[in-house]
Amino acid sequence: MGVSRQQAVENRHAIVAAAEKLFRERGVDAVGLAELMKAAGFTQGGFYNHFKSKDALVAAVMEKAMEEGGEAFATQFASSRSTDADPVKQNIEWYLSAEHRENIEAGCPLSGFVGDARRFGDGARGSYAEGLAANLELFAKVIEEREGVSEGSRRKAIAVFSQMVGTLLLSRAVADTDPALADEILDEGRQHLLSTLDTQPGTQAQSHGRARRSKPGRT
Amino acid sequence: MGVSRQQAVENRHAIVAAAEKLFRERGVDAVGLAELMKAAGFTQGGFYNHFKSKDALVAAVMEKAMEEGGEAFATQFASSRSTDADPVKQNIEWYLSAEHRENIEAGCPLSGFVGDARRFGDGARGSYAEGLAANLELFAKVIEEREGVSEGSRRKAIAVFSQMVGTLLLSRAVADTDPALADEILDEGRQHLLSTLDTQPGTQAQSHGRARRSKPGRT
DNA sequence: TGTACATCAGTGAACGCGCGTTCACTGATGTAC
DNA sequence: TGTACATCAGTGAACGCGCGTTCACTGATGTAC
Repeated sequence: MGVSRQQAVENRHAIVAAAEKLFRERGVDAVGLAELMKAAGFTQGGFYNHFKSKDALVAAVMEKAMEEGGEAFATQFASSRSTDADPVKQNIEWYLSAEHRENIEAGCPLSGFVGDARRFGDGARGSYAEGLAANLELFAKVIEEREGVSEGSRRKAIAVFSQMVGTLLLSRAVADTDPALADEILDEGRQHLLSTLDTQPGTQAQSHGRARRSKPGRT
Repeated sequence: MGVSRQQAVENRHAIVAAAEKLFRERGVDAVGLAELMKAAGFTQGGFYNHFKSKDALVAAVMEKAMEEGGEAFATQFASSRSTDADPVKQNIEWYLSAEHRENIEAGCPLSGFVGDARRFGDGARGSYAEGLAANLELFAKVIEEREGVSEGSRRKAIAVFSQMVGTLLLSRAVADTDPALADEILDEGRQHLLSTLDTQPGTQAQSHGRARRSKPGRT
């Protein structure tokens, strides 16, 4: 109906945003394009002005989700640096909180799509893998700064993040059916992870922020 | 076309088995009943002689998967007891092996369906939650026997199993797209988990089987 | 043990429906002069 | 700056297709006598 170039770009974003929300809640296969376009405020015919197929939309959704997820992650670490808090612990507390468990729509996409990623098309699968690789790199760097050693930081990043993902997913999977078990998994998982961080190998100088005041050199 | 009662029961099992395989590979929504019945060796019309709806089939699949998963788990622990091996370590080695990652069809259903469980109907969701609860109880008991203390065994079971699930899922999610990363996640996760078992709190007597020769008392 | 009949798993066509995708059309936006 | 025209995002109906489900029918199995 005659729409400015800028408006068209915004509309495309609205479609991707609506799709991300619906895909995360109900799965890609369970969401039809008509419903999706209606949720974004349009009629279904307009879809193909923006994407050449549903699969292309899925790829766009994953790209956006991974980009924003990475930004949110980086922002959180940057802010905890200025507040003198332990960035890793802070991240775990948020990741394994009831809020994050409930907030599937906007939560960590690496958890949200981990079960579906295998079945996506090439584009979306690629975005997922890149997002995971980037996340592990960033996480390893933060751990390295926290502990003052590079030795084993990547392995620790992999182990800690895997446990965060597993805990969140198991808790989510039973949240509706067995809320007590879901809470137990989330709480025990979080506590175990936090206490492990204090008692684990590495330089292990009970670092808690202090050591990070002056920026450590990159390796 | 005229089939004995026993044959009918076997046919029902064939349908459930075919469904489990297809559902795990491609997701419930992506598998149609016609395809499914054909895979089981029948025509689509016969489906409703066995199940009142697709949802009822999903529930039956989950019930079977959880039952068999639990049995396999228990069997593995029982056999490792007689071979004097560390049952927990043995379990981790299998769980985080390339074979298990590739074998989605018959692998651990708690990992295989963790992303979909939320979206299943009541019956299937219930089976999943019960299966998870039973698994954590069994796992905690094995850890308790292994370490000779009940203190913290459940928390450890939750933490270790969560990490196993998270590691397997992340590795699977990128196995096709970034095999090197997938292997790294699997290998580092496994090594970290195994070494953590040696250096963690608890009675911590470098147990390795020996201590478990005489059955410890139950609390 | 043999015969007559009811049962019910399996067949395959058909149902309505919503899916992803295509299409002709509209009309404000953006461009050329 | 004003006019004429091309562009293209959005509309809504339509396409073929496969979905979950229903149905009338078949015929060996299982039961009653």
